[in-house]
Amino acid sequence: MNSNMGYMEIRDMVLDRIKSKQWRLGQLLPSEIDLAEELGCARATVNKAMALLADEGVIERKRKAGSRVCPFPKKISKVELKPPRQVVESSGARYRYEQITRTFGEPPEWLVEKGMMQASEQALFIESLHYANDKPFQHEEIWINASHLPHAVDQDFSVIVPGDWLYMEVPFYKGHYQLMAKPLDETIACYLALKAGVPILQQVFQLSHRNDILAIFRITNHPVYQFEGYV
Amino acid sequence: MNSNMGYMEIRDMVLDRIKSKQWRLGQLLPSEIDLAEELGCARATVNKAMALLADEGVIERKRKAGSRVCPFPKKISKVELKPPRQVVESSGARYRYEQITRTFGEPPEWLVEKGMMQASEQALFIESLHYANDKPFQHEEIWINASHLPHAVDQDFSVIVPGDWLYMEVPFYKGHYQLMAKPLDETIACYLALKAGVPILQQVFQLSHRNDILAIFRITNHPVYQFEGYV
DNA sequence: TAGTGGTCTAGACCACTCT
DNA sequence: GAGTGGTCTAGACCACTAC
Repeated sequence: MNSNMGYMEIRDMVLDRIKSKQWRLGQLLPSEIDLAEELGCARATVNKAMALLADEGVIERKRKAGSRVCPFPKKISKVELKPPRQVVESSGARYRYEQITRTFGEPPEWLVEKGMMQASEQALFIESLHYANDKPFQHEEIWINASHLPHAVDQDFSVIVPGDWLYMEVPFYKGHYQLMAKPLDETIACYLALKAGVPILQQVFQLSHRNDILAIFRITNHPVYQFEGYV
Repeated sequence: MNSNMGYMEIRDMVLDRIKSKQWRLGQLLPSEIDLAEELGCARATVNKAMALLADEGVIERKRKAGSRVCPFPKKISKVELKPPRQVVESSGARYRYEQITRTFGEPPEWLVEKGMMQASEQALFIESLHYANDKPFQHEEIWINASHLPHAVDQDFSVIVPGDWLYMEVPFYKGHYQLMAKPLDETIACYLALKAGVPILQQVFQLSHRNDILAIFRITNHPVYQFEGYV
């Protein structure tokens, strides 16, 4: 029909048809070839629209089986994870970083128990604080696996932010993170100028390359910081 | 050179060059045409690889200006937001839903203060529990703006899960969410069989269509539930 | 084995924006 | 104005998998 359909318009049209229940949840959709013919455009354009919808979690696609509307509500949400410097500076505040502790030796028990490090391996441990306008904003603990990143030991992390160094050293690692609510630890409470026991948001990041876990971050956020995302 | 490069190999090659510091953070990259010529493939293939890298937050692209490596560490993370039924069932447990409260009237103060609803509007309020193997797993409060979704009042939310109904009614809404750590409210503590005051993870979702906020979810998670994501 | 999506090509035109 | 990325086309071949 209309030969001026871009892939975004095709995407929106598919969404409209699902919304209007012309295509129902779980239903099989026409093939790309049929859609391209119906809409009077190239299959590549339809393919781009459908690939986008699959990426957004709206449809599921399988070769030979075809595309179908996701049978149950599902949303793929994107979160932009910025390093603390950018979080602070984009809020207009002044950023400062300070190393608190630096040790080298055996990994703590909880890391070994969780299988993130072997007891026989050595960890470089860095504890630090990130400030916004000289107010503590984030407390960070990092265990770097020295077996996988021996260079780390030579770095001066009182100057370089460990996260930045890791990004330079192993950019575009694979990562996994967990978010938890926890009562604030007493020693960290001192650093963040908060009362021990108050609920705080804690993140545990796990940086991997292939099957090796290179480093573990444990980040304790000041309550002013909230995690946000869009769907 | 090698005419057998797929877009994924091109992406990996770009990552390798950045990692090996052949291309540095913030540096301008060759144009798609130059890369295509160097690699002996079509520009469309290079374009697909570069578009993916931009989506992943590795490079930034501007027409005429070209592509450059992101000047600071940045990660786009994806989180799959599943409705409670799927979370419970995919863990192998049996799912059950129960409505606790249903009221209709003025929105609560905090919603008005945050600008999520007008004091003059009417809200359908549904409070409910999601169970995993008959253990309370998630407490949910929903305020549905009756001005925008008048049909909601006719629904029997003791049978239909509000989230599912909203997805059917307004699929593929735009949403915004916040994650917070909070001390557990006394009344919700009873429902979740927990002690009041323990830190819990609370999500506030905001479902929008164009500029209208259709509904607000406040979800209080049992501590067994942790938010996870991948980078 | 046949049909579907996944990818690639060579070429084209357009939209944006830097200079 | 010129150079970049963004998109579209018409066609081709391949990979997967339901049948």
